[in-house]
Amino acid sequence: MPPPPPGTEPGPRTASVARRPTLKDVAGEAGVHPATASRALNPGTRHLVNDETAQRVLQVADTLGYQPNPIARSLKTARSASIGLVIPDLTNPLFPPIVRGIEDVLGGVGYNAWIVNTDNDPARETAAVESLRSRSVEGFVFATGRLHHPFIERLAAGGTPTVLVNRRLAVSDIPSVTGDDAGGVAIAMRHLVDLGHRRIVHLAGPQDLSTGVNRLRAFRQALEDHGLEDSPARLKLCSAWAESAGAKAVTELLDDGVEFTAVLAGNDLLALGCYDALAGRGLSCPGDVSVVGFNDMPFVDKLSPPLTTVRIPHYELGAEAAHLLLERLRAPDRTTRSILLPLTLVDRQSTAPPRLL
Amino acid sequence: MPPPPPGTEPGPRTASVARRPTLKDVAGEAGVHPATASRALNPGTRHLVNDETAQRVLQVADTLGYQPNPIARSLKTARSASIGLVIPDLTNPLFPPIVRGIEDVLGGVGYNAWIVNTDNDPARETAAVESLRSRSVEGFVFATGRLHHPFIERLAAGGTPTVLVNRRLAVSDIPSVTGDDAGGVAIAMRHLVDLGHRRIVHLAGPQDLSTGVNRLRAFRQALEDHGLEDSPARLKLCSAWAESAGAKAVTELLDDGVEFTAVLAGNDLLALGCYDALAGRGLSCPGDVSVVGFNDMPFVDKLSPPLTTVRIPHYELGAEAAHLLLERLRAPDRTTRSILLPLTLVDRQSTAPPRLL
DNA sequence: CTGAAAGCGCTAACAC
DNA sequence: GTGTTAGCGCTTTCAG
Repeated sequence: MPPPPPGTEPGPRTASVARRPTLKDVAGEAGVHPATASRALNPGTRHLVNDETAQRVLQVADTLGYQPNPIARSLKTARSASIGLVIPDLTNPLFPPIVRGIEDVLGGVGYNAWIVNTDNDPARETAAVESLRSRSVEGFVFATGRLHHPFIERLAAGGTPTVLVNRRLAVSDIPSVTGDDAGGVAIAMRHLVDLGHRRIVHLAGPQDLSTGVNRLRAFRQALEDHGLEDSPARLKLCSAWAESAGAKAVTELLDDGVEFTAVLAGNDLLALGCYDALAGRGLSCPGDVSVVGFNDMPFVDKLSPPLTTVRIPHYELGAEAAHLLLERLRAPDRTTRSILLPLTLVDRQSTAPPRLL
Repeated sequence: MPPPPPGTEPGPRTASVARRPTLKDVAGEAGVHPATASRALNPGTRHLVNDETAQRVLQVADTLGYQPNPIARSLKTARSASIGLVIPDLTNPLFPPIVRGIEDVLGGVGYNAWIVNTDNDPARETAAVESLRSRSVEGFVFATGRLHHPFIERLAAGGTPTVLVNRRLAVSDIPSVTGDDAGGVAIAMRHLVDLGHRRIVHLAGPQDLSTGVNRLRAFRQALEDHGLEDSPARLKLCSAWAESAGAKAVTELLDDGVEFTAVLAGNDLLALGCYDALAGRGLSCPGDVSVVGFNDMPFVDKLSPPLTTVRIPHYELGAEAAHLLLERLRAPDRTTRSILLPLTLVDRQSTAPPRLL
């Protein structure tokens, strides 16, 4: 049965008019004490009450359209069936699927997520978390992790159930769900090497983020594995995951006369900037240079050429993070663990002509 | 001063250890009654208390790091300084900027937004709204409006402060903030006509949404204004704002031998599908057909050719919606009004060769 | 101007 | 099994 239409209820049979029915109303109508009604309504305590009485209470609650008041419940229990979800920037297409994954899992067990946007501002982050804690959220999922992040470290150390998603901290005892960046870089590099590339450039992302350092480290490892020279000139550190940073890096490479036939971009936005810079110099892609990105953002299949990229299962990242947090809420003392999800190469240029070196 | 680091407070001088200080703690420390402390802490009632005492209370609250408990406050006042924000699909890049606009404005006056994703599912919507109402949100912003939407109509009619953003309802007494679709279509059509187009097709969006019908109506109006024939063949109704729907529509047009040199797509996703279908038939763009979209989604400037589109100021839409709702919360009886924000053409093909008809 | 007392709606000891 | 009581932390009458 759908909940009663808001604002237009004819009113329960009790005296009051348009007020939402309270537990006391239900109890009164069912002829029991509010405490009994509470026990009957609560699945966890229902066994404490006579089966018949319980049924009657449920029945009355249903006809009255009773909905427990979560505020009152929170005040009493200091729990809220909700968690905080801290996102650096919702307009980055990376994050909405993570949010969806988290919400879907939480929703399945009656939990909600408070979503907050920090805009990458630590002050906003601390303020938001403080505000959420005062609302008795039971735990947090952070998508804002930095390698060194004292605030989250303290929060977790203080016993607040905390899970990281997409990005990890350097201290590793906080559970996290991330993509297997090392594995992703490995398949991307193998792809490039298989195409014949020997001079591959890496546009590395911010080195205060686990994604940035892990992909860079894996890039170096891959160079070694494939017997390629690890030339400092073929590495560009980008200070932000932004198109402009990618464009700047590639422009500098070209200006410096660095020779390369392929680019492993730390993510798709850097790859986009790379496209821009190459086009700006009249270089064709993949004719002159092959580019591989990271994330498989929406619409990168519409670029010309379509961007080959390493797909990260963001929805699943979120779903797993939610599971991890729920598990932690149920069994706070279980040892923590982190989850690495496999990445896959989305090859959109497999029909491209072999590289001319 | 930053809030005390979570979980590691040395503890206030009162007996308790890691507990958050309560109003009673502050009152005790300041040597006043909790009620007085409450009055002093609350800007609205501060004038009721002696200036010195008030200062002392504020001082103590500060050193103790006191943060009022919003749950207790909500239980007492049935207010929450928060509103519900109902989004059909957060992964649609349209909506995150709206969310940001709303949050920025609300945050400025101490309000929060609960964001819920309905996934376009009415059942999820009613459930989410019910849940938010029970959390005492003070009002709602809906981005899920449909022309006929009994649920929202009842909610608003029942007195719940409600604002629509991006999409309106047919009943117009619910305040809304939307883009000026008619104006947007007019400039888009003028653009196409100025390029020399006479046979222009419209891919119309869902006709249960205000955006869909308004753009279609404006398209017809523009045909009339420019003295162009309003041929039913040059109109395609798409049942969803989706790439696939746009592709299907254009494919059908081509199959049916409909002659056209330009397409006004109801939004960018339909335009994307249009690109696909044209490419699939070996037609070049803008060589053979010009396309104009709607929204200026991220990265449509990266398509080839870059998509000319009507930009909707989504962030501002959100910001205005928040203002409207806040105004409504403050003065519930003021007459409602709706806001139309101007749209602008983002011409990315102005250098394109003139059309060969 | 301040204190006392009540109560928002619910749950958890503790009786019976 | 069920009722009684108390209280989560706050605001708001009502006295004084």
